[in-house]
Parts: sequence; C-alpha cells; structure tokens
Amino acid sequence: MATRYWLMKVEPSAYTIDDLARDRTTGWEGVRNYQARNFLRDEMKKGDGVLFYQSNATPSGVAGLAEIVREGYPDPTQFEVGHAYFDPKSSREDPRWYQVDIRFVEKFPEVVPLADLKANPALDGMMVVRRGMRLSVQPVDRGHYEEVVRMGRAAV
DNA sequence: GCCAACGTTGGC
DNA sequence: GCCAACGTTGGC
Repeated sequence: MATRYWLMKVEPSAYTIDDLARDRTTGWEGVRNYQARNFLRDEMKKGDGVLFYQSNATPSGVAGLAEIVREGYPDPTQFEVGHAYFDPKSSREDPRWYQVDIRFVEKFPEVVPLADLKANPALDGMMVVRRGMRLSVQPVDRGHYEEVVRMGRAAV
C-alpha cells in the first residue's frame, strides 16, 4: 500500500518535538476521540509520514516530521486505575482506545505557524486550516504534506 | 483568559 | 432517538 500522511497534534506542555528528538520513539497514548481512534487502530501503517503539530503554542504550527514505526495496539493507560487516561468503560477483552508508536525524523529550523499554513493557497482544503477543526489525528494529502515539508525546510 | 466550535452525556 | 447541558479543544 502506498505511504500515507498524517498530522498529529500535541500540546507542548505535554510533549514537544525536542522530547521526541531525545526519546527517538514514543507511544502516542491518550487519544480519546473515536474518529482519531479509528485512524490509529485501522489506517495508520508502518512507514507513514507524520507532521508533528504543536497546539496551544506560540505559535501553534508544524514543528517537524515523524514516522509510524508500530501500528495500532491498545493504549495501556486506559487500564490504569487512577491514571488521567483511565477509562472504566474499556476492557482488555474489548479495548476502546488505541495508539501507535512514532519515530523522530526531523525538526524544522522554525515552527511553520498555522497562520502561514492558512495563507498558503497550495494548502487549501487541508483539514488543519479549517475553522473549528479539533481532530487530533488527521489524514493529510501527499501534496499538502510535501508543501508543508517544503515550507519547514525553507531558509527563513 | 476568552469564547466559539465541537463531542459526549444523560434525561426524557 | 432527540437535544440541552456540559466539558474540552485550541486559536487568538
């Protein structure tokens, strides 16, 4: 199957591209939205490309690139009583929430701000530029992915 | 910190 | 199954 592309959001207070550069790989735990869960569980494949997006940041935007290294598996935090991500309605027999593992690929010299994404006509239709778009895991068209990579690598 | 947009919950 | 209330997200 052809490589696909994704955008994954995180708040820098929780995790940053620098954390990923240090850790090399990390488990993308804590997603508690069904639409995002379906992407994590069913659609994301090893080798897929990821735009690493930092939200609630200054500025918010794409900080770098990552890659899927492990496909969907049950998020263990849903079973941990007392954990912030614990879900009493989930069970090991029928897990509700899934995660993938990602690997650090590249940090951009500067974050590509959301405002720049919105201002670029080549990115018309990209999910993240849509108003009110809260989904934390989003599919990205190949052309949009390549354009964001180009912007991220461009000399400032 | 504000608040609009959105997803989820729960009463009926 | 509807939908109001509530909680969360996330840009600004």
